[in-house]
Amino acid sequence: MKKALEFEIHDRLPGALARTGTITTPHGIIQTPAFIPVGTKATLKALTPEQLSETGAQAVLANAYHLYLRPGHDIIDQAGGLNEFMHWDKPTFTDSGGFQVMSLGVGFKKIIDMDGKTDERPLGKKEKLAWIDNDGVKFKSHLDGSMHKFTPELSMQIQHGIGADITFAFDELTTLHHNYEYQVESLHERTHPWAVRSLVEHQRLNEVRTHRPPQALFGVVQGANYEDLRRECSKFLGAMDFDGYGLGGAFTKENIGEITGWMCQELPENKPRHMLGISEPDDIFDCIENGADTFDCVSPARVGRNGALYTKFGRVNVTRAQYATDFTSFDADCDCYTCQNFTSAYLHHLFKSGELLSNTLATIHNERFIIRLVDDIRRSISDGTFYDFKQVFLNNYYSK
RNA sequence: GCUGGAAUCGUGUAGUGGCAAUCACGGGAGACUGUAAAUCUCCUGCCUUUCGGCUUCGUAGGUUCGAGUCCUACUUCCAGCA
Repeated sequence: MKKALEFEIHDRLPGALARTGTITTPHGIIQTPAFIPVGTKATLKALTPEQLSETGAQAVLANAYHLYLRPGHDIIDQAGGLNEFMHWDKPTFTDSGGFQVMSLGVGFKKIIDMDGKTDERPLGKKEKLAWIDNDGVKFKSHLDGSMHKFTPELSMQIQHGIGADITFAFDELTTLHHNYEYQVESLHERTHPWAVRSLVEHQRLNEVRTHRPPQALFGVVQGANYEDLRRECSKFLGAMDFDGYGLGGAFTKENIGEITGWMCQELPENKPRHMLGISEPDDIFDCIENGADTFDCVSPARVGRNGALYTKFGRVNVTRAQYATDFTSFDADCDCYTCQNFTSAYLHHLFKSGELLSNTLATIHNERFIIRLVDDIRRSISDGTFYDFKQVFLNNYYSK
């Protein structure tokens, strides 16, 4: 059978786990390290595929849970698959719906705990919508309240119906607020067995669905911030026939790089590793240095829609009153469409007026900013300037 | 000119005799990491670091233990009629 994915390593960072490489999929290649924007519902909110492509995006990641509920994976299948459906000709990923086990169930605010405090504030959600057992997860649809059950098998069937190049095993994303005993139970009774079941079903579907290009499956490593669990999970999944690995779950921000290292030391070197849901610049540097190849995150798009734009001196809210009469480019150094053609005062006005273009322009800038950052990191690994670049960038970014 | 109605925070409003300031908008600030998010949180009369203190319901009087609320006059605005 034709390979679903090939991964080639080019350059390495001496004394660290960072590497550059190329992921080859049926819909094209991804130069790694790379940032993959998230288009949950088969669209990156506020952007056309052409606009997204102009930001330098090499791929896009959609979500099985959302597309299962609406429009339904069968409809995307009928449409010819995700690429055809959303008019995107580059590589695609789908998340398994595992994130929703957490976000609809526990719903704690912080997947990454900034300071280790046990802040158990729910995310403004009144009602628990997901219940876990060892077979799968029952969901109450956030759209209409109807009950659904996700299993590893169904998640793979959905992801094959959607037809992304790279899919993820169905996992349980625990939070840092779960205790060690729960983390062990989650790993042994759910994430590990679910990985096995996901892989079996995935391989079956790849053989049955010969009319479509073969899809790749990444196992997802969990274990929160426990070294023994991270290493154990990495070894367990690393021994299996996955095409790559998702680095998932909860991290303590201060040692996210160290945790990434625990996993990447155990995972097979010749397979790509995707860091799930991370895009803060310091986290990206730490994770790449410790072996992560690709990233996805909603943050650039979401914070952009909410008026926060990235600059090399940190994230700032363009809704601030000071920008009302700032007739300069928001970031003169930025090569994005927004910064090349509009002033801060105009962006400020669009947000204050609630104009839809605010979302588009802010999203373009933020996606471009993070994509360019990771592209620059990739070049810095190749030409040996990684540590200099990291120091200069982070000193500026966190100087305020 | 006559008749009726109205006047409360920057704006529109709630408050019909018992500690004025509800809600919305506007304004200010912040948050956002595998998207229940074009969302959410806080502040928004004055003074005070805090605790707390003080001021205000168009103007001037009156009734009342007590008035944004009832009465009188005035001012302004709105509607209708001339």
